[in-house]
Amino acid sequence: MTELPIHAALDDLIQALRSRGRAVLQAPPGAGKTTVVPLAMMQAGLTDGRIVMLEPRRLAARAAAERMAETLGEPVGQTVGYRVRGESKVSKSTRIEVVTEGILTRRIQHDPELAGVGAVIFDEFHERSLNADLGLALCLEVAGALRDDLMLVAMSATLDAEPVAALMDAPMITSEGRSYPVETRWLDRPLGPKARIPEATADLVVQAVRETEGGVLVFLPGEGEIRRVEGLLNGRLPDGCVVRALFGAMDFAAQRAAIQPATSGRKIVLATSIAETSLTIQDIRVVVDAGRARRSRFDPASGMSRLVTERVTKAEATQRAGRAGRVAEGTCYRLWTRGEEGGLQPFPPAEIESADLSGLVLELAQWGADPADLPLLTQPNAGSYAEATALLKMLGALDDNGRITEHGQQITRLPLHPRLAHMLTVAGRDAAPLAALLAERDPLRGAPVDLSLRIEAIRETRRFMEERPYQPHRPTLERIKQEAKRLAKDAPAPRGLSLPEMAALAYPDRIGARRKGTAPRYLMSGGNGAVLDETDPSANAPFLVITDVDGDRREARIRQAIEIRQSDLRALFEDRIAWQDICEWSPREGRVIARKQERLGAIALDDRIWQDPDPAEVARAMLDGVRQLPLPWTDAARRFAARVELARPNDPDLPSMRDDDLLATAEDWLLPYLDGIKSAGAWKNFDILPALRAMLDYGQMQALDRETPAHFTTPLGRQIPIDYGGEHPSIELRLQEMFGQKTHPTVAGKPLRVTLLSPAQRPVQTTMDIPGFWDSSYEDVRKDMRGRYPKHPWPDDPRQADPTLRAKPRS
DNA sequence: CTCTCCCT
Repeated sequence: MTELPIHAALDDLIQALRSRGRAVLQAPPGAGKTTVVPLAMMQAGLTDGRIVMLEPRRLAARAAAERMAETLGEPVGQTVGYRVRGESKVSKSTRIEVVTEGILTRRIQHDPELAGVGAVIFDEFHERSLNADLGLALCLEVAGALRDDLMLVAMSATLDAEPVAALMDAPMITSEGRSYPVETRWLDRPLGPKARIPEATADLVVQAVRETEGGVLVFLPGEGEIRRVEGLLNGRLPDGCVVRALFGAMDFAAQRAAIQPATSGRKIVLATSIAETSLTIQDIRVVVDAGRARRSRFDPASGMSRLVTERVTKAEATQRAGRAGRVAEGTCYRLWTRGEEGGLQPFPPAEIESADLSGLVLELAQWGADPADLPLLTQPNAGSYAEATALLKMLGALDDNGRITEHGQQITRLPLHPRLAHMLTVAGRDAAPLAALLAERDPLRGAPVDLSLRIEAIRETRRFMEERPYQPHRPTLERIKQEAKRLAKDAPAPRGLSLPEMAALAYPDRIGARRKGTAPRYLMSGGNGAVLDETDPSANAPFLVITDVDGDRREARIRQAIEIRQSDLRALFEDRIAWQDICEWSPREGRVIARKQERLGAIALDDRIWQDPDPAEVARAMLDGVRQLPLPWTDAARRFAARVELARPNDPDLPSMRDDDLLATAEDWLLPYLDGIKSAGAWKNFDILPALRAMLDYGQMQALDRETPAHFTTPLGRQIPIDYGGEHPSIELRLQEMFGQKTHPTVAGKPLRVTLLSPAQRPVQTTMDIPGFWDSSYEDVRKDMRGRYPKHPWPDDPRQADPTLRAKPRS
């Protein structure tokens, strides 16, 4: 044990804790900090209280306790113990207690003084889990207000521990790691935009196997990609190579088999990010990194999380590469170029920035603090925070002022998402299997969506497997059963609710009402859309409680649901169902629809035509339609708008007549004129000119007539219309009618576009500068015209000639 | 082109 590199840093750490009571220890994986630090703190006699260490995973908590106990030559549960959900090995003599992160939160909420605890160590803090962020913030508050003797240590593997040290006002101590050098090999040129990750990864694996020796670990984003690469590698690897998959959904035994050293041959493990931190694989010398990571991201707009596949971050790529250097020097192949390396993000987002925050918001409400006042390393995502608050109010866990209710207090005591804890609290013990099911991954992936099939598989597994054509995922099913038993123990007496009623308690915002039409498309009470596979047996249900959907933004696919009767909805949500007058623009029908609807959130339970809607409301709804339709320009209206636009630079008070400005201000000028207009058809025939004219007052109108007159008076006194439809206002007239004209005609201070015509009314020249025309091209025009129209006058000096429309008098 | 990891 003395050979571990962490020992060199221990003196500094103990010294810092003795003088400051806090420290940040930065040590790479393999330095041995997890087992060495708590024992060293105990042996230094820093505190009489217990030393509590947080681990992000149950397996890691158990393993750390076991290794420390072994060092002391004791069984676990004496000096060193652990406590994870549903399992604990601690006794009166326990001095070091390893716990998972959620346990600490519960303990602080229950006993804010942390009586008997002398120190808290946050292991793997760089992972930035929601519970670790929250736990550290709460501990810092406790240490600041109630317990100035409470020691705090954050241990982090990455090189970016400074922000934590600053937050904790603690010295930073750095330790060397104990790993071998890893050589990185990049691609020569970037993957094309059309390149497929599995194909490209398989090629790289083949190359890596050819160029190196030893076990190979391949990082891929998910199970699907792992299966595809597995298929692509078939037959392309030398004899003796053994390919194994490794991902979270596999059962424990299969995971262990993948991790074990191969008894013969060369091992190639295709893994998700599970192999990045959670599981260490023996005898890996080579890493192939496909460069992608799949993460869950909470979308506040839909209130749901969805999975996204993104480029890995620098921190993840470093961590992955490090897995090749645990036993000897290794090699890391990256599916990107050296040049692309700079474009990678440094760290993945912390959970507090990207995850569902319902649990966190409830914990903060129980703590009685606003997140802005807490010493958090990162503030929670504002949109997710608001969405979580709204959900908790809907569940009755928070009151209107955002304070925790008695019901909310009960919810925090259950080890479940607030939705499920609410359901279990209200429905009682009967809901335990459903709560366990909804908390786990689906044991019947690919089967019809009906939830009752899954409950049947849980309750009567043997009969289900004999009689039903679906194969449940056994390890998941067993976990669910065990968890259901545990949840049932502390749950209140059952209230006799049906399965759909219980599910609806947890998902009041995901009651789906089938839309009209043949496709099984649903509108959910929360306002989002969801769609069911057409062949699913539930596809005709008028109402569904939708408990699981994929994350598609526009229309999510339903993965789990259960049909619910309308009468059940009415009984369950009596206080949230109400009649509403609906007067709105229907983009689908292209008209204003006026109805009276009995609504539960966004969905209608009953729907009737509203016979005599208020005209003002109709006009307002029509306005929403107008914003989605083109403006019905007539020639006259367009001419008028063009004149106003022309005059506007000289008179800033004139309203803008550009389409987008008109639409933006439609409420002011158009609304009073919309009486009786209810459809796209009526709007198309609507004359907007009177409404446009009414935007100008009397004075402005007079100025407009003066500045941008409807007609131009020719030198011969004729009135010809000015065309305001083009880019410039323009007129057309016979060239000879402009003889004698020494200046160019203007409106609103701008030159008219003048098209000069031949005696046969053909365009001869277009000009915005008559004097310039006389000086330059008139000479050529004159020669041409004289040949064609010899009977007409074509004087040498047009400036001095008289305007005329006649031919030359006969001589 | 059907779901990463984890926790009270």
